[in-house]
Amino acid sequence: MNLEDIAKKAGVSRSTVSRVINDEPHVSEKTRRRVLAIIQREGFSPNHAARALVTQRTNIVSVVVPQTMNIFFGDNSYYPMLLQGMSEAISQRDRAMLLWLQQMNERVEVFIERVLSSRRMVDGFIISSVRSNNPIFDYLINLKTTFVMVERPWRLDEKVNYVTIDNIAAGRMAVKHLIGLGRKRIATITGDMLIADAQDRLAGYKAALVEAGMPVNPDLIFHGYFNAEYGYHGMKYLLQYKPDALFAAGDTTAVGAIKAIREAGLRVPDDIAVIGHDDLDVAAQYNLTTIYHPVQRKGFEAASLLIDMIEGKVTEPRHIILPIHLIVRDTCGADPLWNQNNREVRYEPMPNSPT
Amino acid sequence: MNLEDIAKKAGVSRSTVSRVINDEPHVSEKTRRRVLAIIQREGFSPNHAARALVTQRTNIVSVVVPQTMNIFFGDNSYYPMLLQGMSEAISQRDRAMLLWLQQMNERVEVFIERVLSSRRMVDGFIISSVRSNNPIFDYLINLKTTFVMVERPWRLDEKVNYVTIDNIAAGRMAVKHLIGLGRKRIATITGDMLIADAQDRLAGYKAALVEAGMPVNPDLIFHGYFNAEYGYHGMKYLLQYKPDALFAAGDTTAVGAIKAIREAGLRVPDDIAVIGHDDLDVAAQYNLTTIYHPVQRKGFEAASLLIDMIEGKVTEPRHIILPIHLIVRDTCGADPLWNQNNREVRYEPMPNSPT
DNA sequence: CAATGAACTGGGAGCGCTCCCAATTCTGTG
DNA sequence: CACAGAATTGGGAGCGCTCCCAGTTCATTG
Repeated sequence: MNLEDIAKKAGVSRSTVSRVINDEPHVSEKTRRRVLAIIQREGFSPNHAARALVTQRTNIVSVVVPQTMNIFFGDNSYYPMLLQGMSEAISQRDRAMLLWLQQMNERVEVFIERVLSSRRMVDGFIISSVRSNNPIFDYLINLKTTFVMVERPWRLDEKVNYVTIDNIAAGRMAVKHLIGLGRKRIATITGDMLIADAQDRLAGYKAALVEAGMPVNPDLIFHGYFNAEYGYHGMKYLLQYKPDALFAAGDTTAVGAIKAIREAGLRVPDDIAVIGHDDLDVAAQYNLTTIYHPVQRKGFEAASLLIDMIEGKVTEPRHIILPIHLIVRDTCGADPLWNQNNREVRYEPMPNSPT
Repeated sequence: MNLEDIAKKAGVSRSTVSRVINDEPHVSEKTRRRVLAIIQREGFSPNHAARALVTQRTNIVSVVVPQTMNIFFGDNSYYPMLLQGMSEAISQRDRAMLLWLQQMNERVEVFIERVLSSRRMVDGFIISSVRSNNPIFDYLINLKTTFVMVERPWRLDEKVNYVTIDNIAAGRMAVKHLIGLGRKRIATITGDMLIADAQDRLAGYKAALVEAGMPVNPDLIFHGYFNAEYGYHGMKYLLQYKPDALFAAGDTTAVGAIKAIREAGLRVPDDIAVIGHDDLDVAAQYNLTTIYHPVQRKGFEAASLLIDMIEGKVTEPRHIILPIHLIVRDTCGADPLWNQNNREVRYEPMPNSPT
């Protein structure tokens, strides 16, 4: 079943049917209705490949996740939320989403090969969670593909489009809050240091300490990953240095850390205050004080930006930094009324934050 | 850049380049190497649309999730695991995955329209979590599309291909275990009763009671959804009927229920034993006794089956039922050595289970 | 060294659309 | 009622592949 068949049945030409399908002008109302009725009756749907061949547009967008989605131990809702946000924008703009997940034990090069070989079937890429040792970035630039990064790119290339939050400000905000609550020995468990977000959050942690005239003690910094396991082991390690507070670079990390704290017979927040990051589902569940990270919106904005670029609505490189804020719950020891009283204290960009 | 360009550079014809790209015979080793080198050098990748147009194959598979991925309150790793499994099979078979997520507040009809309008760009569909009031099923059959369902279809149509577990056996296994531990008033909180899995697990619950000569008390059955919120409220409601055990149709449901039990000043498992279902990440975290549900493998098998059908390797309808088993942890009150001693007690199909 | 068959190579046709331009029909006006 | 100009309609060309068949080259043998 093709345009010609429909045309024959409607007693018009291929071209007219094409105009009707694409909602173009220059078709009389009468003809349009007749053709539409036949398309409906026959359940006709135009051949995507043929259309893509001539328009050089596929209306498909690739989403690349160079991690297995469940790589993180425990309840990590980050990727589902990100995907949901992207999916929302993509469906609003009437497109489809191709999803590429790195496989367990799949070498990065193999994964990239897989992803890039699909470049002729999509109009652009959204790339998330790129670790610094991942060469996909250079390939995409060399091939002159249209793409948007979620999280800031490793190499700060002004020409690259990305959507992120100000992770430096986030780390700073968390630690400033702990300092304000009188904590003196503030530790941190970082995320994967090959991911820019983790680097920036650590930078924010240090910045807050320096600003408050407090020492940056390497003993209190544990390089981990965004998961509960590393939170648990990281905290076990850190306990020897007697911290009275912890900034965990992820909520699941915080959950793991709290488990270690309790196992050591200490209380949260009395003995050790804890602040997480991201406000994943798990944060509300554990009543975790955390930095709100608009993950879903980040996905939405990234997809919207990519489609704007594809449609030529955006040509200049864009760097979108979404606002964050602190959510005070039970684990930092602050007055629970804090949230209400600090509605206006939200996002303050760092002077030297990426833009 | 197209085949013709490569051909010119290599001093051969379009056809020869095509043969090389598709790894076909009838090309001399010398020519093959030369062409390959040029393809490599130029970074050429064949036009997907043109190829799809002539072969009538896109090598893309649609995955349809008629739920928002994060619709469930809390930490539900079901969909990420399912996707990971599908993705594994799809990438092994050298294909791409188109993901369709229903949007918040998107009407089912609109979603279906969106999904079906993509049917000309994919070779087949994998459909998951279809609720009984979802008409997508009929549309797919009428359009004679190739598709596989994850979870058994609502209308038991022998011709439909699906991959699932034996949910009746699962419910029965859980409840039998509780009965064996001497529990007398076993309650259940069901999943979404518009989903076949939830229906079947309830049927299994009832079957186990009947087999043991115990009454099926409607007061002890709470119709919920697969999430912690309904687990919590469901349990609060059930407490008035003094149950001494609970079979929750999902792990998150169990987690919510446990919260309600503890808030009522009761202990798990001493006062109320709890068994969940699925063995999601959250189950291990909470040391939940549960029924192991091979979610990732289910995704893998579904995708493999679909691709087999597309390739014509499978023509007869297949109904794949994956094995389940009980995982004893802390919430049912059984001897923790149970797992070791019962290695062989695994999956026992119900005589009247769907096949 | 010519004949023969196998191995390799080339190019036309066609997949089902969109785009463009030419042809046709319709409308309103002198 | 003829005619200009606008609105509508039709059909050829071409997007970049694969498939098929015909033509060419090559090695082998009598």
